[in-house]
Amino acid sequence: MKSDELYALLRRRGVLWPTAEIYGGAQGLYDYGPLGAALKQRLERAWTAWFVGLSHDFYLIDPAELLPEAVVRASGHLENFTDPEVVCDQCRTSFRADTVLEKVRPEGVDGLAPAEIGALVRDRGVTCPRCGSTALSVPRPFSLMFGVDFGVAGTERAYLRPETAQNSYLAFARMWDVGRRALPLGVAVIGWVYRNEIAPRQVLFRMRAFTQAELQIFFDPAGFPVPFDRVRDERLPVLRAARRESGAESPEWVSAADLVAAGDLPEFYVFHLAHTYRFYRDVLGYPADRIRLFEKSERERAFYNRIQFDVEVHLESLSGFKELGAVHYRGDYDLGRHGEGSGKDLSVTRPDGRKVLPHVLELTFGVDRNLWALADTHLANEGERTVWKLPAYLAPVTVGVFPLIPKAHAEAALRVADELTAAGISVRYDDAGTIGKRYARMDEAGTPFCVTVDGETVAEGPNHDTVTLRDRDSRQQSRVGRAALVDRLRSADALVRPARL
RNA sequence: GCGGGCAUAGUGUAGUCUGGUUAUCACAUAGGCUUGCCAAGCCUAUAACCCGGGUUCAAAUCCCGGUGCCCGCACCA
Repeated sequence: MKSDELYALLRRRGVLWPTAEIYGGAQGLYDYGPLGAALKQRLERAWTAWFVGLSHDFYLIDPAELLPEAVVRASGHLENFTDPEVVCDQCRTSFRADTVLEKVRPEGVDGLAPAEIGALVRDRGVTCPRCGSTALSVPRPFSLMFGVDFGVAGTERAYLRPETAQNSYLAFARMWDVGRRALPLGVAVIGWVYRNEIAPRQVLFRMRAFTQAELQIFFDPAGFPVPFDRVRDERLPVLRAARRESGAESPEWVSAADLVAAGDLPEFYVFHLAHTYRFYRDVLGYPADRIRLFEKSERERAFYNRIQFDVEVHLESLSGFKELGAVHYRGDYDLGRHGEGSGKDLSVTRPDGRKVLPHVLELTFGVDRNLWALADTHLANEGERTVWKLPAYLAPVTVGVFPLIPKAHAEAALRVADELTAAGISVRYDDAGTIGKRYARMDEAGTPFCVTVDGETVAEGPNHDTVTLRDRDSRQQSRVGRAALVDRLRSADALVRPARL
């Protein structure tokens, strides 16, 4: 489906829509409706089970979204996550450096250091575009972070977090004790992050407010033991940086064992890469031939990342492979920076007496992007029918309950709906229109099962208290006793969980 | 941020060039009749010219500004 068509369907069904839509929307901001909110919650639940569930020493925390300025200074965001900005001291208006300089330097300021831009502003007699003054400041970085006044005096600054990872690093010292001094130690955060993107695009793919799920695993650089046998023979669709240089775009299938044998990727990294790949293929159900593990070259990745593979999935709506998550080996950069910034030594003492600054393996997951990708890859037009073939444990609604003839069966059907709801199952009752339309609505919303109450349910006889249970993908119906429904639906709702490390 | 394109009911659209009736049609939605296990039929109803300004006797239509979306470039720590 094309992007426009998919977005229209998602809006119509109440999955998501632009924030402040009645005011014309706000660039890069979207709200989730009932189906979207439920799907997002269940996606997060599946992610948590798969990644945080990997070890008894992995924990999910829920930290604040505002970070004090000192944090983003230490992390490097204040300095690097920026565009250059020039302020006029006369009229206090700020401008982008390339705007002020466009007369003397029409080619723009990309690649120039702030000091070089400052020299241009000073030496070429550049004036303020608004008031004509020459009292222009040296260029300061314009933050792509949202800064806010903090405290009543208004003199302190805080920032909406641009990534959740920083919260995990900040929590490390506390979690070291809470987690009873175990390494590897995992600290996961799921939550909103905020970036003042220059050009939000492609709906859920570049937003100004979005949700990340990130697991930071702190480990002893002297050794990160993993049960490598579990993934040894898993063949992974990798696109290595070296191969890409010779023009390759499609992945080659390489076993985890062979990846390690190549020499430059440690076992612990490949293990987690394989575990991540299995999540996309087996839990989220992306077709294996649409997934690729895209290695970023030294030039492409952030300087502190020692190894980086992006998980990409080919999306028809955006006509290409799109990054949905990544596995970063960040070394000791983060704890080192926050150790310096805070003045607290974040190194820890191991049982054998060694003092080590833990390294970080970061597993990131773009919740919104995956929600879109699940719509792109699992939503199919089959003739007249549109079916969202979500795995049952991700579907926003697990079961639709209908009376075959509303006038005759509504009471009994409502009773079934209430029973299932009370059992903790996500239920949607519908008695509007023909039975075919009700099935169709549920198909489009991804609901895996429909229960219909009919004459046999309410009449005395062999089928008393039985209902029809209809399967979304096959459209097959079977007669099921009312009492057995809860178990049937609960088992479909069960999550795929990994073996512990 | 730059360049190009687009904007009419919930969705898809006709009308815009060449200003002039009550803004077209389909689907969807709601109610009714009928039917009773896969989007059937009939009747009825709700529902739109992105926002602001200008030109004109008259603007969905022409002009200006804004906003949003799409495509490329740049950006994506």
